[in-house]
Amino acid sequence: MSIDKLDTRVRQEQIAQAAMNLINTTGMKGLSIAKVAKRVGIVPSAIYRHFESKDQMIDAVLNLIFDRLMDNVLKTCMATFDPFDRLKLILTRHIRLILDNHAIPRIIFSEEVYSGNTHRKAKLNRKIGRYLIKISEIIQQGQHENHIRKDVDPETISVMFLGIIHPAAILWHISDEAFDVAKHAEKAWRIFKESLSTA
Amino acid sequence: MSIDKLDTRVRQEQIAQAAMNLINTTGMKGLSIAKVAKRVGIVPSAIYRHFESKDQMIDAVLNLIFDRLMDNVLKTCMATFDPFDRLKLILTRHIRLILDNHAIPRIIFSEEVYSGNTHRKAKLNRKIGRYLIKISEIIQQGQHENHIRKDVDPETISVMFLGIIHPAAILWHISDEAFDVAKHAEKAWRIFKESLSTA
DNA sequence: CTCCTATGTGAATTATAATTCACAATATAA
DNA sequence: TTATATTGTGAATTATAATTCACATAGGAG
Repeated sequence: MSIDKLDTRVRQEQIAQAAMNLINTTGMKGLSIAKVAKRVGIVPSAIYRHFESKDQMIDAVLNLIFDRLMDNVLKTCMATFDPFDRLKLILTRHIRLILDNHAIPRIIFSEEVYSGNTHRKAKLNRKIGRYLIKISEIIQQGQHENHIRKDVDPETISVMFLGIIHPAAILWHISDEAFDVAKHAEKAWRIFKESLSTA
Repeated sequence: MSIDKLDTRVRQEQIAQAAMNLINTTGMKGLSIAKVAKRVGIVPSAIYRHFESKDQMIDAVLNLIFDRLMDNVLKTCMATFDPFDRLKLILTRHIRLILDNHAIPRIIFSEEVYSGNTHRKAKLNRKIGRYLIKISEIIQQGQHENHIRKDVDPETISVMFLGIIHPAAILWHISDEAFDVAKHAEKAWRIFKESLSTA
């Protein structure tokens, strides 16, 4: 069997994807260079041809995740225009994304990702901030168009929106997938929407 | 200086407390037997006189946390009786507890605590479940007394209640304490309460 | 007071993983 | 076709922390 030599761009993607999959199944704790390498089909030391360190590999995983999250938001905003439709669709898509990738909320919100790494923490903060701003904008738009009450703070709502998804994802994971995220999201959404609607 | 020899009960508490404080400042990643020992004023190997392993030490920290959380809930239920007053007070107390102990949400909800430890994961699941049930009960009582709408599912609400606290705590931490948790809780609470109140 | 047990000490020992390095094989540009 | 840079390999090397162990000492039971 001949040794495959692939472009570093390709490998970087393969590695980031493999790392994410590994985190999905074994968690951050189970993430080792050796296992990632095995999944990609190369030898551990070869990882270092494509990433300077394990840390930079993790950065790549974070980028992967945020790209998808933002993609969900942007695509949704292309597809629908009513603010409630948008939020609902984002919610649904996020749930699906998370069900396929257990790890996402745990990676993003788990301190092991950034503890002792000021730079990454700041980066993560910026990315989450950007995400929340997007959600806020949708809400502001809704207020502008008189679909959403004007006496609520868009930023607060955007964090509460996160509060529909994240705790549910955590419970789902910790309960060994017994907690029904989709059903919860459905019920919570109803209440959430109603509480924002203009009388 | 003479060597202090303390009862293992006392040491276990000291160690659990020291571990928790350490996690507050340096995160799970920074939690080492050596550092804990130093804080307690003993030598690393001495830890093993009081805990079989690092894992069991972490278990003790978890117990510490849940004891306090439950304590908040129970004390609140002793002090107030109106369901909204109860929830509001629990919210306030949790926020205060979390501000004093950054680590709490990150410990409870961080996979590093339970990944690869089925037993602890199950235990954590039970404890969180018990907590949510308590919150649910308060809501059911409110429904019974006609303060809270009856067309909402108490379990859903209890998870949404978590959704007020947890994302805020995470944002506070990741933003290097720039995010104003207390203010968010205040605003979110207003919306939350209103959405549950009987018309 | 004296023994005995519980606790503490410091120096190994282990375990796990990241990282480095010298060497090999492949692709590609000329 | 053939240099040359890039990518891959496998065997060290390092780093970090948990854990063990033989020995020391305080403090209560008798």
